[in-house]
Amino acid sequence: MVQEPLYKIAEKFLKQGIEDGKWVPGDLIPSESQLSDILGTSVGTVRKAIDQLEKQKLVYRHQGKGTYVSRIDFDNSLFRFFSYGLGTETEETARIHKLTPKRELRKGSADICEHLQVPTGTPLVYIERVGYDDDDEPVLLEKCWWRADVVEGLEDADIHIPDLFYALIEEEFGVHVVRAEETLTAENADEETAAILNIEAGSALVVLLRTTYARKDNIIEYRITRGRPDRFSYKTEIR
Amino acid sequence: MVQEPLYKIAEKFLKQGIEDGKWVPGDLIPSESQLSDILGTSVGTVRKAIDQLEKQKLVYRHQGKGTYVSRIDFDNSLFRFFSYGLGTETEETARIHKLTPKRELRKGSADICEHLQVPTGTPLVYIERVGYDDDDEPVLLEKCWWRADVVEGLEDADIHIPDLFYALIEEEFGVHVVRAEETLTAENADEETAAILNIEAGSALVVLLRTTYARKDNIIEYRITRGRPDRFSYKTEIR
DNA sequence: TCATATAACTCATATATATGAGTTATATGA
DNA sequence: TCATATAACTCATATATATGAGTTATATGA
Repeated sequence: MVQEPLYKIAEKFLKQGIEDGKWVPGDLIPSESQLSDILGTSVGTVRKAIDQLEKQKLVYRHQGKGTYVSRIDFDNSLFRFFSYGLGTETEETARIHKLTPKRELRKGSADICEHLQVPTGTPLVYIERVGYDDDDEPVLLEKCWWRADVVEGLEDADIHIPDLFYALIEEEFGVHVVRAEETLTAENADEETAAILNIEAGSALVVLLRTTYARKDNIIEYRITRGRPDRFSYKTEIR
Repeated sequence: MVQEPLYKIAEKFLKQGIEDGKWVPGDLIPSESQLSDILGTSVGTVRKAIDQLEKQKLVYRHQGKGTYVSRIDFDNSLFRFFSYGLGTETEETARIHKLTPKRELRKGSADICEHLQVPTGTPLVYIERVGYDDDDEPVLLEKCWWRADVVEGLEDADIHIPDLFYALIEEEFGVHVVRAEETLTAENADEETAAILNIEAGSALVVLLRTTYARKDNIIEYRITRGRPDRFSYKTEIR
C-alpha cells in the first residue's frame, strides 16, 4: 500500500477541525507556520493542503491576515441564479423585496416532518413570504418550516425578518447553516397560489425545494418556493 | 504598478493556445519542463499555472503521460442532473433511450434563427427526438436545430444518431463543441407535446433550453428539451 | 497623550532540488 | 522474431529557501 500523501493528511486534519466545529465559519485557522509545527511538515505541504481546501471553497485566504473558514454561499443557490426576463438580451438578476404575511407556531404535517426528519406533529415555526418585483407585482411565494426547538421565538412578530434570513438565525440563535440541498422542478399552480401570484390556476410554476442543514447533518429548515416562470429561470454554462 | 505574477503569464499563454486551437480538446500540451524552457520560468511556476487551469477544468493531468486539454463535460448539463423519482429516497439518474421520429432540412424561423445568430430562413437541420424510460413511457421531447452548413448531410436517415450526439459531430464533421449555455424553466404543455408525452394538455413541464458553441463563439445548435416534472428535477447542493 | 515608525506576524510569489511512480520507446539477447 | 530489461520521458510529492506585500501590535519620541 502506498503511504497517503502528507498534504492529504494535513487536509483531513483541517477538514476534521472544521467538521467538529473547532473552527466555525468566519474563524481564522492557525497560520501556515503554526500548522507546519503542529503537523510536523514543511510550510509548503501545509500550503498545498490549504490550496485544496480553498479549491473546495471550505476556506478563503486574506493576504496578511490569514486563512478563514468559509461561510455557506447562498449566491450559489438555484434561487439566486433565477433571472428576470427569460430569453431577452438584458437579463438581470431579479431584485425582489419580500413581505411576511404569515408566521406562526404549528404542529408539522407528516409530509413536512418527513423532510425535516422529525416525528409527525413536532412543533414548527411556519413562515410564509411573498416576493414582489420593482413594479410591486407578486412574483413568488415562499413557505418555510423551521424546527421550533432550534429557533425558539422566531414566530414572534417583533423579530424583523430580513431578506437574507440566515445571518439573523446565526446571530439570534447561534446556529450555523453549513449546507443546503436544493431541487428545482415544475408544477401547476393551485387556486390559492394562483390567487396570491395573480396568475391563472393551472399555470406552470417553477418550484424550488430546499433542505437546510446545520452541523452534524441536522436539518433545521424545509422550504418551498414557487415562482412565475416568465420571471424566473435558472441559467448555467457547460465547459 | 505591480508586475503580473509569472504563473499568471504562463496560465494566459496556455489559455491562449487552447483558445486559438493550437491544442484542441483531447490533445497533449507540452510537458512541464518543455513549458518551463519555452516560458523561461521554473517548473514550479509552470506547475502552478497548470494547477490553475486544472482547477478551471480546462485541462486534466495523467501521471506519466502528461497534461491534456479537457473536452466539454456534458455530465454537468442541467439535463444530466435530471433525476428519476422526485423526492423519493432511491433517486437515480434516469436512464433514457431516445428515438428520432423526425429529421429534415428546413429553413429556420425568425425565432430559432435569432437564437442561432443567423439570418431568418438560413438552412437548418431539424431533429426531433423522444426519450423513453425503462418502461417505454415517453418522458421527454427534444427539438434540435443545427446550422446546415456546419453538419452537412446530418439530415440523411442513414447516419445513425447515438444517444450522445456530440462525439458524432466531432468525428463526422470535425467540429469541436467547446461550451454550451443552458436555461431551465417551466411551461404548460401544448396539445401536440402533451399528446406525444401522454399527459394532459396544460400540464406543467420542465423546459431546458440549450445553445451550443464551437470555437470562436460560433453557435452551431439550438435545442429545446421538454420533460415531465414528475420524472425530472434538477438537484444541487450549496456549501 | 498620541501620532508615527518599526517589528512581527500574516499569505503570495518564485526558484532549486530531490525522490518516486506511471508510461512509452528503445536496446538487448535468446 | 519477439519477449524483456532498461532508459527516458511524463507528473506527484516534498522540502528548503528567499523576497515581497498586507496587517497589526508595540515601541518611540515629541
